[in-house]
Amino acid sequence: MSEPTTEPSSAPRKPGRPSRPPLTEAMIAQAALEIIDEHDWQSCTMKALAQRLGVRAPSLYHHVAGQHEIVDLVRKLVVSEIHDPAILDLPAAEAMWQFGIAYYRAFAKHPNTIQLLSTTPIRDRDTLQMYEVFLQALVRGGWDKQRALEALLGLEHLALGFAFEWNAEDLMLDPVAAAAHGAPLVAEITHDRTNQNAIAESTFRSLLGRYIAMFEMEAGDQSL
Amino acid sequence: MSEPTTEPSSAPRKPGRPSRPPLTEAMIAQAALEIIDEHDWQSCTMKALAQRLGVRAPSLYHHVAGQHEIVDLVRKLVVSEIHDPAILDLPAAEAMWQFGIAYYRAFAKHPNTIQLLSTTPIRDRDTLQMYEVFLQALVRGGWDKQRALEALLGLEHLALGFAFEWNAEDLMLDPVAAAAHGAPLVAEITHDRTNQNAIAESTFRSLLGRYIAMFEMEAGDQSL
DNA sequence: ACCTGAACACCGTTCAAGT
DNA sequence: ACCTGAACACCGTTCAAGT
Repeated sequence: MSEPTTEPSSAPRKPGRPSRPPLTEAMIAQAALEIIDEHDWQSCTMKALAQRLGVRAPSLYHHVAGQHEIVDLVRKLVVSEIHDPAILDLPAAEAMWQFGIAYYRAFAKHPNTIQLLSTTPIRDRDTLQMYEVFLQALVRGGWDKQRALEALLGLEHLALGFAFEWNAEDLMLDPVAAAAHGAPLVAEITHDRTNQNAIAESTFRSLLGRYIAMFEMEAGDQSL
Repeated sequence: MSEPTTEPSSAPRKPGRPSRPPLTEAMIAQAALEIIDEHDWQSCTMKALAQRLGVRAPSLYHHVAGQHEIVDLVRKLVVSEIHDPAILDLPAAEAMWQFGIAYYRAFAKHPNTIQLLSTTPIRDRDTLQMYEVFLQALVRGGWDKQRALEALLGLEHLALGFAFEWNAEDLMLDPVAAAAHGAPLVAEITHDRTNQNAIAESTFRSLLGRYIAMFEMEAGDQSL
């Protein structure tokens, strides 16, 4: 139950060196993401977060303004796995593909963050920059601006939906509940999803390809 | 600040009749949805809910087991606006269309419920029945079962994404924040979204049509 | 049967006090 | 400068007590 990290009382070895390294934003962000990955956002309380860092809850307020800033830090970490400025110079369809795959992979790797990040306003520079680059790649390719935004939003939610449904711990559809409430087909289909995570990405890739083609056709009809 | 509903002290008119009708599940569900629509899920505390019903918080536990049951009740209300058993007898593509439009409209009408309902496990009979009917409509049309589930999940998140982005109070992308963080294109595009809610549905309809066509093509390739 | 006040454990957050 | 204990307001929930 107790954490294996350094406790101040037991080991006074190397007297000049502090037993616990000073807290940083990066350490807090990392610990928060770990807790969310291992459990969920609800479990990432200020107390739990502080405990993992070998500190008391009020200490955290010396490094972050409040819990909302922790949300931003976690988002920054996940976005860092997605954002690649190089897509700016790619053709629109190629940029959508690269971004879509990276987006899916990041959230398939951290499915428990979806609940938090997909419903929280975006305030941090890194994430806004990522969106800026994506939109500019499409606009450079001759896309209508509003259409570019629609493509982005649809793409995001498509990726999030699949990443969440196939990887999150608490599945939305539970075969047991389905069977108990007269939904046998739901129960049957959801039952053998256990080892299907492997094929989840290939399914998403297929869908993503179609999705991009669909927008390219529309662009051909309207803005060119 | 105080509510206009009946308070026990002021009006003893009609002595035999109780001033406040007895609480029911339906009344609680209705009040909860109203609070979420007017504010958000965070504001729907047991105290606020009780106050709207002219009662104290602990009284609610006489009618519901806990807050999780209130989630189920709200979901039931929203689902009642979507579910139409008649789609069972429609061709697959037609069923997807009908369901998709109804799904989008219900959540565009109650965008603040998305955050709550899209991240909470489904336990209630009504919702499971709705899924059962949808999946059976597709399977009757010759679709592969797993493919039917994928179509459902993708459709849901596509609809939710658009309903949320175009109608929710707290937008994910704020033009002010974007401009402040060096994302001018994001700022520009998100700036004139105010009166674009009207065209949101037509955009979704266009996307939905393409989405269905995409799945029909895949079905033609693989399962027929 | 239904509602209530009081109480409990648990949140996020503040702050004066320590080193 | 950084961390702490104590305190505050606010959650959801329980329960003995009222009618």
